[in-house]
Amino acid sequence: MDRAAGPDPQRRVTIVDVARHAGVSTTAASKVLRNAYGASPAMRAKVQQAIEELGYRPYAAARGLRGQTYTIGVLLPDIRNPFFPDIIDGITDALRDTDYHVLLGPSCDNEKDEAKITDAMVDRGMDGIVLIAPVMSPRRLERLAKTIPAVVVGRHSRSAHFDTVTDDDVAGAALVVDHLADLGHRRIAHIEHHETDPVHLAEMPNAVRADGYRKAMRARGLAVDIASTSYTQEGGYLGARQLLARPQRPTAIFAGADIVAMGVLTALSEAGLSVPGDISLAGYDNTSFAALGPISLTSVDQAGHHIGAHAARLLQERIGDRSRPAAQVKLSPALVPRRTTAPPP
Amino acid sequence: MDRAAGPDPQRRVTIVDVARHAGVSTTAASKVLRNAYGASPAMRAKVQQAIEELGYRPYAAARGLRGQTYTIGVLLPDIRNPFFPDIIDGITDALRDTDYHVLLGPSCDNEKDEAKITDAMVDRGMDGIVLIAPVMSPRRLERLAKTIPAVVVGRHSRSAHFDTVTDDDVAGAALVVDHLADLGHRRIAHIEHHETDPVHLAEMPNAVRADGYRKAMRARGLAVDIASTSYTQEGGYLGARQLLARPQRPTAIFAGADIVAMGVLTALSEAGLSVPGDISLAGYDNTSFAALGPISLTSVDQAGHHIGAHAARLLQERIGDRSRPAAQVKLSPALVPRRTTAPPP
DNA sequence: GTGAAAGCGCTAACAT
DNA sequence: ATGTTAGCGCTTTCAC
Repeated sequence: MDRAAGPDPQRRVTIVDVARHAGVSTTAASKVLRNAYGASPAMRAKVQQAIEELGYRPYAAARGLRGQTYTIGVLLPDIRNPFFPDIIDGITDALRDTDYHVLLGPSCDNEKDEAKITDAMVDRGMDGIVLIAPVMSPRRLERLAKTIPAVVVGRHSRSAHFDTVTDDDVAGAALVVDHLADLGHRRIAHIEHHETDPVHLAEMPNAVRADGYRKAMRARGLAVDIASTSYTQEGGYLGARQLLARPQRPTAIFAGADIVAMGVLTALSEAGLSVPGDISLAGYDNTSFAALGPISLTSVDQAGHHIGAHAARLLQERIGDRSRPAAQVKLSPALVPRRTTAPPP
Repeated sequence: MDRAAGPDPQRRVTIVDVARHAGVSTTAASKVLRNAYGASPAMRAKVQQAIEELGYRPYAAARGLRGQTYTIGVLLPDIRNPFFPDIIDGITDALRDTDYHVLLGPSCDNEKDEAKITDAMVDRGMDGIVLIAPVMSPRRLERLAKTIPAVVVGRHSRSAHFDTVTDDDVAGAALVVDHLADLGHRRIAHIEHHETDPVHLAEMPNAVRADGYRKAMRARGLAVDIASTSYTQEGGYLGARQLLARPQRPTAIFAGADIVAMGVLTALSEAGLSVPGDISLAGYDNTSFAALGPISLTSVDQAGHHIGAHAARLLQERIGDRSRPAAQVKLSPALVPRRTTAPPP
């Protein structure tokens, strides 16, 4: 490999160059770099100056072989879902004044891709990873967390080896059901992300949300009506079509995510139905699109930025002390009523 | 550092383990890993088997020190812009059956963050990077491309050291202007991403698009009317408010990106104006949100997936031969008329 | 407080 | 075709 082209036109500045330039040992330079114990202020200054003058940047790939790479990986299930950027912003903002850099894996909607990406992150010596709603088995999740400091976001699991940050999805679903029921709706349908895996049914946010919907409906004595598709625009479209074909049409639809609601809007518009005149619609996540004037979607705010910030903080702590007891942070959602929900016709 | 906790409970399997297990040298194992020349089929088989049995995965961080890391970095300006996922999908799909992995940098909307992220990618020994609409100076861009194989997407620059993939933004803007003018509009306004840097004015896709708008308007003998904000939802909102405050209101707005058009919709809705009854609206990028039923935004399709696929292919070629002559791929946009454009009132 | 030297996992010369 | 050996740039014992 030649990182520099040609014989030696612009060889990378190394820690050896810095040490020589500062007239100290490489050990000393290394210590200054890492703010490690055992370097006098005088030496610190000399080395800092050499770094400045030479424009030195440590080669993270090499650091990784012995120490840290100062890299945090973030695994996200779907880059198209406008909720995830909120979380990512929270993570990067929390890490802004640290030495860590954030790199994102590309979307992965299945267990195999997820495994590939997490493996790739481990193989690249990342110091820690944030897993947003991962679908891997608990066994694999546990094993991964033993290999690399990890924080799991969204998924309601619990382990001694990783921290979790979740939103109270049961409460969030209840907020929506109660809101719609209070408006007078009785036929409130839900569009969920289809799950069959028993672990997912217990742990994934979408499943817990659906469960919250069921509980809230029963508490009100209302009949449950669910369309099982996926948390995508397409899934919302298909789910709405299913619901509209029912002998008894719902008067309100609770979409499990804003992006699902977007697809629902397309289906309703195609069917010539007005919102909320003919049918009410609520989403979940309170993404920036929900606030759009012509959409103005009633939604549930999960405070993605906070979620991300918590995750970053926990991960830093875990990197600092891997045997630290695991923490579970649970945040409370809030309803944001907008113009897509109104009393039934 | 201890990648494994405790004394030695699950030390990572290394190439030495593989070699020993297969009864060959590490060189041999390395050759098999890289499909390099000089390994007999028999040895290949032995090593492959050892890899399987031991569950070996090469440690990319270590490979990077001598050879490649098999990592491609993607720099993107805004993770919220729904156009970029199309490009990213194109890149990952093109790289699916290779040994390369894709990692994305977090959003960066300014030169400083961009520098940090590209530096981080170089420092992590990435084999190549795809830069989506980077804002750095030509000097820096040139220097970066000499350091690491790079493909620039969207930006209309030209260099001997990097390849480019662009869309014909002048033609795209003309498509919109012609479409609106043919419908009978004469006061067609444009919302652009504000630029002052002369280099950006010449090279950035948004500026070229604005230029195309100007040219097309002049060719039709129409008066140019531009609101200068940014390519965000917020920018669209503010831009529309500016345009609505004009003594002579436009009858049509050409937003430089779909995400801008989303903000415009909010402003129009607030002003009690109907689309396209009172005012027509067109976007750019043909994102999935443009197709949404209640939005149904006329837009320009840039074929993001193709753009990404081209970029990935060019980058692979450049990684293979860094002194290969630079290529410029220019794709042609297509108008996708929908329900937000109609004859003026 | 400071530095010499070993070595992380891998690849690339250079033998053979 | 195969193996031996010397590093890549950094951190980390372990001396002093």
